[in-house]
Amino acid sequence: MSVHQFSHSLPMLLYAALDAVMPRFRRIFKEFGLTEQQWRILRVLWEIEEISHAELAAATLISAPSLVGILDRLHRMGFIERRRSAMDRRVVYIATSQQGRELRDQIMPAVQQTYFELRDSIDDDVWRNLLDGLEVVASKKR
Amino acid sequence: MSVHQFSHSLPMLLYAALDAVMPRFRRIFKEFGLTEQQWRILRVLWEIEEISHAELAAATLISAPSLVGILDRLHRMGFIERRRSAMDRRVVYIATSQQGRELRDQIMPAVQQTYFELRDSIDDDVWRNLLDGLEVVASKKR
DNA sequence: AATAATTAATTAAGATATTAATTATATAGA
DNA sequence: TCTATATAATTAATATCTTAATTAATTATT
Repeated sequence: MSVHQFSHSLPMLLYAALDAVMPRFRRIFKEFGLTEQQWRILRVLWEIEEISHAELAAATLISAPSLVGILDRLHRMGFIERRRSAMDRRVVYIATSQQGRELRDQIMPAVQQTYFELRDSIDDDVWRNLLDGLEVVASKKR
Repeated sequence: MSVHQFSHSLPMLLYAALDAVMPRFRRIFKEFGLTEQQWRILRVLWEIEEISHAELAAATLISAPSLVGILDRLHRMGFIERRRSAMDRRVVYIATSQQGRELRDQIMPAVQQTYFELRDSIDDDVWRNLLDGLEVVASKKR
């Protein structure tokens, strides 16, 4: 059993990996006036027509309480629309606006290119094993 | 080239992995009145005698600006000591206090047990490949 | 020595995270 | 129907993150 340093623990390595890769993406988000969390939400809305807070929280890994404020700001910016469900009046559905869809065409190419460059800089086997391992860990959620 | 969903992108899988494992640790930290970041700092101070803000930021992956407030609170709680360097008066050294060292003996067993349980629930090869991959990604920092 | 860069820590401003509590609505069961 | 329970979103309080700017001290240059 390997006795390792704190810096080589799973949590710290996860943070270190994020710390290494996210700044290059945040630079792009910032060019378009978005925060990382705002982008995560739009990224999901571009794939799914309409989605409740609870589903959006699960898809973005942003907690429901955090979601409220972020959605407020996205709404003020004109990127999303809100609609209360008629079936269940506790539920609020979120969807992207026309302006939000236009933003997608502007920002996606830069993000995809940066992602590809990152992917390309890592050995295929390493990449596949890494993602497989992350899925295993993610599945330990309880 | 695998075209995958947003939820299977490297960043989201990193967040998902943290989301899966950190709550069980935070529950322990909370029992002892600590936040995750406060724990990270103490965890480092228990290994290193005395350390500057800059070094502590690097070791904990907590930005220097964030560090200031967290150290304020840890100091108010009596867990750390601060000392300004005589060699270079811009530098502030941080060290754990007696009370901080006593906390270590209380909290470490529970944290280590939880870590071992997690480690033990994952296949050896998967674990090794995952950590190797994370190191590769972390090394991409620029 | 005097001035110009650098560096370490800190402050500032706005956004987000975490946990607990609250509000409004819906549903199950007596 | 009435009540107890459960659920979805929201609010509240405190802590932290991110980026930029500032302050104080050091180092490099002329």
